[in-house]
Amino acid sequence: MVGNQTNISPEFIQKAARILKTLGHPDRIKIVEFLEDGEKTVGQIHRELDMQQPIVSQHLKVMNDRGIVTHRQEGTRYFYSLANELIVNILNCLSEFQEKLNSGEWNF
Amino acid sequence: MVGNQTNISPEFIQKAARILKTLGHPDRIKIVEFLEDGEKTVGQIHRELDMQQPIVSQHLKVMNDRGIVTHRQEGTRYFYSLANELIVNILNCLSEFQEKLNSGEWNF
DNA sequence: GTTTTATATAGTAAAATCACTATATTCATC
DNA sequence: GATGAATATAGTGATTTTACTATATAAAAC
Repeated sequence: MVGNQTNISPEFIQKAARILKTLGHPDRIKIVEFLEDGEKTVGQIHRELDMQQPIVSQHLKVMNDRGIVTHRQEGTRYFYSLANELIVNILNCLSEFQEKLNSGEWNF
Repeated sequence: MVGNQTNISPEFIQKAARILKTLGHPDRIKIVEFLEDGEKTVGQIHRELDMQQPIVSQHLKVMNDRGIVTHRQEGTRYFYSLANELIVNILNCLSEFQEKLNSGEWNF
């Protein structure tokens, strides 16, 4: 058992970077967090998160292209949901981090 | 126990986004992964990861400004190390993800 | 078939990031 | 104090993001 534990493969680093970079936007974090609750329509996100509709569609398109969300269409409505649980894991990491921040254990 | 589990605070979302976005670069992921092994000088990163020295310094500066790494100086050498374990957690999330990718459980 | 509703797409200017080259700074050594 | 090594900083085009406005599309309702 020599070397480090994570040891991410070179090919994967490209994909990982893309995912992290994509998640690195406040609106998109909010959307992903909202989607943890279950699938939502564009309109729900637009109204409940108070973002302009084209912005929401744009973010969803980017996240869809990069495998973060998927969607199904029903009539004129598009239901978006998280594509996999990796995303939730990352947010959970951040939540943990927030707790440590709040408790004063770390500071930024 | 109503609502979702993570529930990240609005103020924190800005910081989280910044961290994720900063980590969302292949070179920086490589550097962070390398630093998991312990503190390294700029020259070590430069040579062992085969990146140009100013590029390395630039990435380290950005990550330093955003609380991802810290450094100490010893003579003309600068030793950089990870600022906290959140970063490792996130990489571990990605490693897990990679395994699921490799096993064919998910696809991107 | 006209109007509404829901969503996507196009276009665009401003801002941020990126990769690279050149140079400055700082410490150590002779 | 001159030289070399290690690292930081400056400057710069090219590319990517971002936020926004306007418009297109497609299904629903009347």
